[in-house]
Amino acid sequence: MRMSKLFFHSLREAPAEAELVSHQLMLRAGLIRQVTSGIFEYLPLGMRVKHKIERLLREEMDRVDGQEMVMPVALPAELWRKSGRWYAVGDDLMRMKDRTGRDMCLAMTHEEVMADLVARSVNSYRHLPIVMYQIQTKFRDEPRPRGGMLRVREFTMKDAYSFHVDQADLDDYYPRMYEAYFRVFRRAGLDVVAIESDMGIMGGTMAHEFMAMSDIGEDTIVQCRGCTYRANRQVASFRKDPPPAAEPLPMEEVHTPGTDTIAALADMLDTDTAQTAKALFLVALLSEQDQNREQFVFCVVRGDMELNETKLTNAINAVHLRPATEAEIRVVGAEPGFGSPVGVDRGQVMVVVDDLVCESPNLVAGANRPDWHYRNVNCGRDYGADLVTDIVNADNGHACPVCGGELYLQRGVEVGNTFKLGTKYSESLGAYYQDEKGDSHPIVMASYGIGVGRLIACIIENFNDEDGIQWPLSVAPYQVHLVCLAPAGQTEVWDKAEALYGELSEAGLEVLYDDRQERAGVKFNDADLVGIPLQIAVGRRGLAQGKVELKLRRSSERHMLDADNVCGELNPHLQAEQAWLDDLLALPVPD
RNA sequence: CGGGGAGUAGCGCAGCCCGGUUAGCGCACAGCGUUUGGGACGCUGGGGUCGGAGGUUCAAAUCCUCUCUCCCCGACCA
Repeated sequence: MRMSKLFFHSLREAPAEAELVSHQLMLRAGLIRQVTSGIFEYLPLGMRVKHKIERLLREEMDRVDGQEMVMPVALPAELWRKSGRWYAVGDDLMRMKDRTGRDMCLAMTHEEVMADLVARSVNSYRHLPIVMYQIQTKFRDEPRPRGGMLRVREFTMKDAYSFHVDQADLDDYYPRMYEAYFRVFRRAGLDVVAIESDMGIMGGTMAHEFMAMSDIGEDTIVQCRGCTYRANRQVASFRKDPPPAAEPLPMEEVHTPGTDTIAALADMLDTDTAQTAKALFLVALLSEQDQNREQFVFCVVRGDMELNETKLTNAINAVHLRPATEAEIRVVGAEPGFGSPVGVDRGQVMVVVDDLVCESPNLVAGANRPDWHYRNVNCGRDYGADLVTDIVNADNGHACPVCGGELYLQRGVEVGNTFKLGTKYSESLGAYYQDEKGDSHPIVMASYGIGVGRLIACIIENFNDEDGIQWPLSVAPYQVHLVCLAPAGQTEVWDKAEALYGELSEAGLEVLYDDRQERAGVKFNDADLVGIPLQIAVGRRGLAQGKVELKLRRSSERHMLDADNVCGELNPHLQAEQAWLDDLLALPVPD
């Protein structure tokens, strides 16, 4: 490609709205442009990168028996009503009506349509298993898009779906897809970790998230220093070490003016926050099975712990949680800031207590009247619970649930996920098959997603320096950036550059040829910004020695190549660029 | 939805507090000339509903009201 013809306008300064390096570089290098919040255009260079990633995805999906197809973006509400997600999903689902007034939506994922397709076409065990995938546009009306391509509303996703006769067959297949995911990310230059995760609104029995570890990530990953345990903080458990058992002491009231925080309370009573119980008031929207009613939830966690809303949501089978208002809190007989499970109206509230609280004797808890607390409150004796379970966050320094080692927190970007869905969608959309005996069973289903734009952003976050992007060869928009340094009059240099452009292209290389009438500095800077791995500079100075200059973008190494054998001498460097990706790919796939 | 910040030329910004000719600067863009291996220089030029709508005033980018958009933190996140 000749740069003189390329739709390309580099920016010397990044637009003010871009904070993340990846976002700034994508804009400055002319890969993308934002149209409105969370909605982007891919410009020609960005499109090349996108195609490279899509090619990787196709190759790896095909390797695990995936068959490519494509589903529509605009879908009838009917399918989403059948699965229940028309109601379960909130405003993230972009809803609209067609001209006849029929409810429609833009697909945010395709479990329903896929299950519907299979329901209509597959009816025998002989047809299973099936794996299908697509690389297609998703729309999710995010409340807050952020970080450039990190969280957007419209995006390209590779989503794959597999269908099996039973759980065992899925369990058998799943590791193949899991490995394919590692291969995709590693071939793109990214090392990732796979972690246990929450199922969220997908439903199902088990899920993994593939995380690119990075401080810009929106997810928190809990990892063990001693073993391989890792999980999303939303679901991470930890070993809770209860304090020594003690004889329950008589409960007594204590005057604690102004102590409406745990820290102030522990301070005044000269005790540890671990000796206190914290009350939290939430209102849960319960699931459809529970008639979508609102339920006041009274949570008790130890003062040194944080409530984990995902765990709580799952524990009580809620659709949504919100903080209770002061008025709601008073109605059930509690006092904001001095709330206590002792004496609340059990008829109106659901009391959920973290299991550690029940094993911690003689805690300080609120007295449900301003400026007063109780000492020596004991779960079971002084108040009852509707549910006792783990509802708190794992934190730095907690003990690993597997080996007891020290846990630590790190941020990560979710670049992919896999869900064992079970039969939720098969049953609701009628995807059943007949076995050898003629008995009917719901098809066991799984889905697997990778966000293309987010992956590109992660790659750039990982591979950049102060001058620009440093693409891994596998996903670079072009392999070679040929730069002609000559001013207009130097025909012998131009002739050589033109000849080289032909030769390199002829040799099957993807060449971006800077034939613009620009000064050398501009071309060098644009080349560094765009970040193609191999830069070849053709100029009078080198040609006088019969040489052209090769610069490796990642290492900044320079080599003089024989101008008459550029292809030959370039080859080892190309192979070296590929080699480190191969090394990454060769690493064992973690469990 | 809560908190914070910002909208002035394609990009980066100044001007606003304290209202007053044709709204400025750098980069980018066009023409001419000189330059030509790490973001050149000179001259000339084009490009603006000052986010929008109301209002105050002799006069509004500037003051007031409403509103839209974008960014950041939080909530949310299939």
